Amino acid sequence: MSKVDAKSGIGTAAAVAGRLAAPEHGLGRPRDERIDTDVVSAVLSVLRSKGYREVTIDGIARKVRRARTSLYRRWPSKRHLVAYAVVSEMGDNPAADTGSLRKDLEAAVETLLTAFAGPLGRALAGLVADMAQDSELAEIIRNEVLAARRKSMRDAFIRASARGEIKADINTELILDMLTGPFYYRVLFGHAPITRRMTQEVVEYVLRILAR
Amino acid sequence: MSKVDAKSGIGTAAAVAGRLAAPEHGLGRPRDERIDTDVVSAVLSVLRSKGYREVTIDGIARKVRRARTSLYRRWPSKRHLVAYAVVSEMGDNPAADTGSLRKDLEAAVETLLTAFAGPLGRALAGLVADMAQDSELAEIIRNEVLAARRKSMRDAFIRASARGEIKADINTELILDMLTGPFYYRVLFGHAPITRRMTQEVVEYVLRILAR
DNA sequence: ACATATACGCTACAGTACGTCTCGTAACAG
DNA sequence: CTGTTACGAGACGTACTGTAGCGTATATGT
Repeated sequence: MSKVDAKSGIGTAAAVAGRLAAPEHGLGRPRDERIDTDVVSAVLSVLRSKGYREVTIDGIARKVRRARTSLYRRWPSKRHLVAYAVVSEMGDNPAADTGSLRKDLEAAVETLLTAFAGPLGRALAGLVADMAQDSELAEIIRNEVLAARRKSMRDAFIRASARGEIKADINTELILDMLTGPFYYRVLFGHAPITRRMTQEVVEYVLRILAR
Repeated sequence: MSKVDAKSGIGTAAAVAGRLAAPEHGLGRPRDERIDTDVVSAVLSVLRSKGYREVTIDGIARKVRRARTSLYRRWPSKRHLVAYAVVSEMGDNPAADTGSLRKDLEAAVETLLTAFAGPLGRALAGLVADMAQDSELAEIIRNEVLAARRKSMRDAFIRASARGEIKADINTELILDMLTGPFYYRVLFGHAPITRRMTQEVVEYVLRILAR
């Protein structure tokens, strides 16, 4: 399987989520950008309505009335295509800084509530399965989707710590997992719903752990 | 350990993990039990070494030198076969009752540590993907794998509550998710390792939440 | 012994999706 | 006009799925 981008110095935009690079300048016929955008929104639409497994290269190509080969020119496989679509929509998330740890965390965690209500909610299980199969893809998702979210919460802890609000000697990474793990756990296994009340309670519980 | 038998009171044996029923009494040639056990251990072996996606009905049949049709006589699909294999191995877990909430929880959580080091660790992602696709399968996994684990922890909370050790007014289900969610989260996304130290810290943090 | 009933192995089949390849044609730069 | 690349269309080989039919093997019941 081909790598991501021949010249990914440090994650260039083209390298993100495994999209194949188009040649640098216009030499020869340029790529039709509408194909990219149409495909991505078709993927998101199918993800939202029917779920990961219903996304097929063939089906998407028919839906946007393009040749299958045009998709393979851009993404080496279905995994990469879906990853690209998801990353495109998730992008970055607002790193709230309200001065209150509680509010910062609540804001961060609520982005999970809304994200899981969208295409990502239905895509996640399939995506996770492909991540287990393709370490390159796993790296992309961790870096492009998870890392930004984790960083904004980590920063909130650092600010609170600087204000002297919380205990020292805390395993921040583990706290992050306890804060957000329950959401992933529930959305993937479906044993309990994800509610706004849940976001508040999780934050409340985490604050108790951190209280000095 | 295996809840596979022909005589489980509620929910017929056939329903458990989706194995197809053999006719009740020996009328005609009996099924060769070795096929069942060989197949299950072959599935677990492949899960452990190569992961979920490498498990195929065809491949397993070749590996145990049996006809594919013999597998289809027992399990309607790969999903059901894998679910059956996993449930057979996971079975029930020891519901510790040491008199100490901390020890009970540590014991319960450590079963996750070991479980995720085995075939389930590599199977989980694929299993989750199929659960998203097949609600019947999802029900089986939730009931046969998750429910028992959750119950034993829930019981530990109830005992501690009766001893007056912990706060009232606690959302037990959410606490369960905060206790175990981080393990699922890490094993599925691979952003951090699962260690014994982690099990102790998670329990420690949960106890802080519950402290009165 | 014989009939009945089921399991087994084998082969064939239709279906789906994947990813690769090759063409002729279209669109741009110099 | 030439070179270069993208597009659309189709064929191809591979892999696995799940179903069906058939002859053979192995049990039970009388």
